[in-house]
Amino acid sequence: MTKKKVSIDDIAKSLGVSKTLVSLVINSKAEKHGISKITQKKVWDKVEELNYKPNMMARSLRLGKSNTIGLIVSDISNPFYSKMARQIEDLAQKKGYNLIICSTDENIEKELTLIKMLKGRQVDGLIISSSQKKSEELNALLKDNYPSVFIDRCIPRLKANYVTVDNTRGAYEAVEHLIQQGYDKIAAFAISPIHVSTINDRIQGYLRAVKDHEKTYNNSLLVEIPFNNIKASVKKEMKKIHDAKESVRAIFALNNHIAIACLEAAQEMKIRIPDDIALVSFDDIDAFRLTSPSVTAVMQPLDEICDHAVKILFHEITNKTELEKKHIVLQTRLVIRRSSVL
Amino acid sequence: MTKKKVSIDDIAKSLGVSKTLVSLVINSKAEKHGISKITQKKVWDKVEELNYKPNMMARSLRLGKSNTIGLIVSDISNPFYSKMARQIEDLAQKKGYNLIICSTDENIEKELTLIKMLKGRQVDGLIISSSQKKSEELNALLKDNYPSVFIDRCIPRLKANYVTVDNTRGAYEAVEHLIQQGYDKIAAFAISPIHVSTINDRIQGYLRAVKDHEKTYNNSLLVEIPFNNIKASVKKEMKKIHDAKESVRAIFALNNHIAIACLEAAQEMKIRIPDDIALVSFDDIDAFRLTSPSVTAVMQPLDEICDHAVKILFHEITNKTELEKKHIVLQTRLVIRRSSVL
DNA sequence: TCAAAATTCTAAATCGTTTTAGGATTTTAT
DNA sequence: ATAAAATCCTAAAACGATTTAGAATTTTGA
Repeated sequence: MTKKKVSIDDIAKSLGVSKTLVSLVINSKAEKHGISKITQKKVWDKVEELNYKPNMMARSLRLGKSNTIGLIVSDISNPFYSKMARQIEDLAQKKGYNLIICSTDENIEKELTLIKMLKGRQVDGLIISSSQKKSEELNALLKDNYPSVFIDRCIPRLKANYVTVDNTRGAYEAVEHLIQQGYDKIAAFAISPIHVSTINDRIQGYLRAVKDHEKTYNNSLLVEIPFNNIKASVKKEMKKIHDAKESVRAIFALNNHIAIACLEAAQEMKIRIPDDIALVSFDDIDAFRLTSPSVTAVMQPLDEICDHAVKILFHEITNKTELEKKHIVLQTRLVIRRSSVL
Repeated sequence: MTKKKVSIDDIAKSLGVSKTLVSLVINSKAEKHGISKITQKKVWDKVEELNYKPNMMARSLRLGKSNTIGLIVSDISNPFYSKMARQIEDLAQKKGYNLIICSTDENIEKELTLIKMLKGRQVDGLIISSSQKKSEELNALLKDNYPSVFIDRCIPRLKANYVTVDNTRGAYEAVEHLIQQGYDKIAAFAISPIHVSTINDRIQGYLRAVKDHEKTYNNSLLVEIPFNNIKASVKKEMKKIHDAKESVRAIFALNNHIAIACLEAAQEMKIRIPDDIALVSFDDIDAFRLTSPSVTAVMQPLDEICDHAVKILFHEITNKTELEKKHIVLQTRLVIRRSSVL
């Protein structure tokens, strides 16, 4: 910046009044303090003239709040999280808050570093989709009752606010749908790390559905796809299934990345979905509407998730006393896009 | 927060030294100022013990820089921009910067308000995909040589740093591709507001390609789809084309939203792409790989765009003197996904 | 032995706000 | 006329860091 910024002092000096006066006027506390209308106008005119904009850093320092909230997710370019970010952005905006967005790449250490960094930046609250396995470090970082809401995923033994969906039930319904379509052996493609609560719960849902309906199950039906090599692994697994000419004719993809990889692999190997192999995905994303035939998916109520998360967060931010932790569990909805035919 | 935060003063007091000393140690300026190793260790130990983290607001105020950059786009949930955001986030992270992301919804006023807000927050620089029609307000806002880079779109008569792609040529190649496939009458679906430079340039490219190859053209071939009613409008236009049984058998969608709407409409109306109507899109997004048959699209070199933008921005941030404005124009690449058949 | 040099540390100003605790001055009431 | 009340305004501290300019002490050198 070449030009010197104009401060409250400049306004005060050039008007021959105190900065207290200027501050009061600017913050609409003039009436309360009996500042005359005439002086008020003078201040506003000068503010206009010099194009004064308060320095939010200084204000934040003084007030001890930054009007910023931090959003930590595994990858902001994942449509599930970018949609979420947008929703949260809008809600925060309404309250005069801005969003600092950070991606962790599922890296536990990076996540912890980011939380520390955001705390150092004095963000007023945190919304986190965490990849942690244990709760120790998080507990240590948040023990000072730092306003925070955990979203999407649960961490074992972490006492915190949560907004999640009923992953077990969502998965159950998805698998049940396949069963009702007549599929018997259903493969589940989980993404590693499977310690993540969402994935684990979905696996439970899958297992329960298979068991309840007395469908065959063996270990080879549940495969774990490594996070860093999704595409190749999925292709390999699909090929296995396709070549085996076994009765496995349906795949339950445990998140959108896996489902996308399935679609790609199918395309490359000329496997027709759902004619050759049926596919149901957890997480609904725009692309699944567009693929033809489009993909049936478990939809998470994104707007509701964000509403709750933001509401809880702001409640904590405003009431600085220790509040009881909340855990909101929302229901998913199975979006059936095409009745799969055997 | 229940607990009082620990400040540099707490460290100093509990150690019986000055805060200058503590500050110097913490900022690795101890050697330069001849602080003894013993004292340094004492400071670090106490920092550890009290779990001291510097208050970045205070530091920023003093230093006059926030280590934050603002990213303004029309909608962060648009995959084009969320991918971009992720890329910029990573590059910024490496330099110790964080990202505040804001969506404008193509709203001119909102964009200006956001810029003011971000300046008030003392962000060190701005990366903007702007929706402005005129340059006046932007010029006023940035006249103090505020570090900024305009990305994706150009604003008439705005003297600023730009990183864009050659939209005209990209569009030309896309349309040429359709022509080479044997299509004669090619419709172009533009999204309003068409004053946006990207859209306008793409229209020029379309027109030139049609003209160069002496294909028929009339006004009805270029249709403007209103931003706030994409889906219905696209459906209507596609129906027109389909019903008319005219020779219009190809659509050039001028951005990803339009292309997505085309796919949806086609699906609903059982129009086969590309057998009934061929489709080429500007902007390549993941979904286009997955649709079957997948969609040919003009790909923008996202990584390169971000690299340049961030590089230019940091150059401006570090060299506070008035620098010559740069305009980087990158080339697009036509990703041919399936040879359209007549 | 004593001034100069080296070593190790610190007081205070500063960044730009908000807020507390009152200080002047004028008006009102008796 | 004067105390009380009302009106309008301000000085200074505080938020938590960095940095300038120099102070206090010890060491060195002749």
